[in-house]
Amino acid sequence: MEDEVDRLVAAWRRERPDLDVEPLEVLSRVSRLARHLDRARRLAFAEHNLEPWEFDVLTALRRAGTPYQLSPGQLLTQTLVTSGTMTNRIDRLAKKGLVERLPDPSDRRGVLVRLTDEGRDRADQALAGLLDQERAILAELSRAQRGELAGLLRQLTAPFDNIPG
Amino acid sequence: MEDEVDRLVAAWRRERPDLDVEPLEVLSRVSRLARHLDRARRLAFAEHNLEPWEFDVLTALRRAGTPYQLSPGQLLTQTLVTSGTMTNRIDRLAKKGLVERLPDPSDRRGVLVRLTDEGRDRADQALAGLLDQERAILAELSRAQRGELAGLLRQLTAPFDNIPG
DNA sequence: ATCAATTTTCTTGACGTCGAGATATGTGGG
DNA sequence: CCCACATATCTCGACGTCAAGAAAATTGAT
Repeated sequence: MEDEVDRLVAAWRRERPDLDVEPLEVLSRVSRLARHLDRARRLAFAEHNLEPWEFDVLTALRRAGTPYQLSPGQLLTQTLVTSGTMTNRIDRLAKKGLVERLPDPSDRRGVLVRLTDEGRDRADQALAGLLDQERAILAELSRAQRGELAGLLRQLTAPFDNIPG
Repeated sequence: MEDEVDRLVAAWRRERPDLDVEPLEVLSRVSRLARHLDRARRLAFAEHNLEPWEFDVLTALRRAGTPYQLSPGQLLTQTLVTSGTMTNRIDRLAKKGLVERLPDPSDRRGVLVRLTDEGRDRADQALAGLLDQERAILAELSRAQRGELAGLLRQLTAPFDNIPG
């Protein structure tokens, strides 16, 4: 089955036959697939009245385990957004009653963000919904193919994740 | 080599041992890699004084071939943005002299966006730079692995690209 | 011809993010 | 002690995107 990147690559080969556009075969597919996934995620979360950014913050706290609390700084590094953005997100989540701000007992500059019971439940429900949807998307591939794909992708992500970048 | 998704999956398995989180092994890597690629692209384009969104529009026109012109509607479907966004982008590119708006001779509602000579040169230079950078990222993989990865990704993107989504 | 439905592009207002800087607290050398 | 520097979080203004809808032209059925 042909996809949009096949058409894109064919167009470049026609217009710029002097260039080697093979890298696009992999990386343009990664970018486009991510874009499609964003839209699909937005739909899946809408059933739980959550925005993708809310899910990202709530699940970061959920993964931390009891007592489900992290500093804003830790949330920054996990979600790859800037501090201004995170302040705004915490404000809105707190207003919805999904998280609460607590003073950090060991550092008076600091704050701890803790998941409320409702926040934890919402995160758990949304995760289950997301996984169902992702399974449907991945049904195109056999289990062995999924494993292979995960391994190849890991080789590309590891340098970004391990070198300070 | 371990990556951030390995850590993320391990955390979920600890916190939610009841859930099958295998889908994340593939799709979280796709999303995270796309995010890293966005940052890398931004850096590569900065050397040519282009923003990623400018590149997207200019190269869509470039790929169309002479006379390098498309309607705003055609640009929408290629770049996956909304019409308000595209109007804004065309305005700014026109102000920079990289594209120009022409009336569509066959439909008086319509407009054609045409690449200027400078726009074409800038697009060509930026593409060469992008490909260099992408080749460096993909150097982690052998040619055979890149082909395999491209094929597996195509199976996932094809349904999105071919079913009206 | 006429009119409703469709298509194409642009306008507008709300929203979320970023980046730079402000404020407050903590840390270590002299 | 004191001061410079580092760290943690928040504030604020600019910017790009989106969604909804307005304006203008085309199409097709009657």
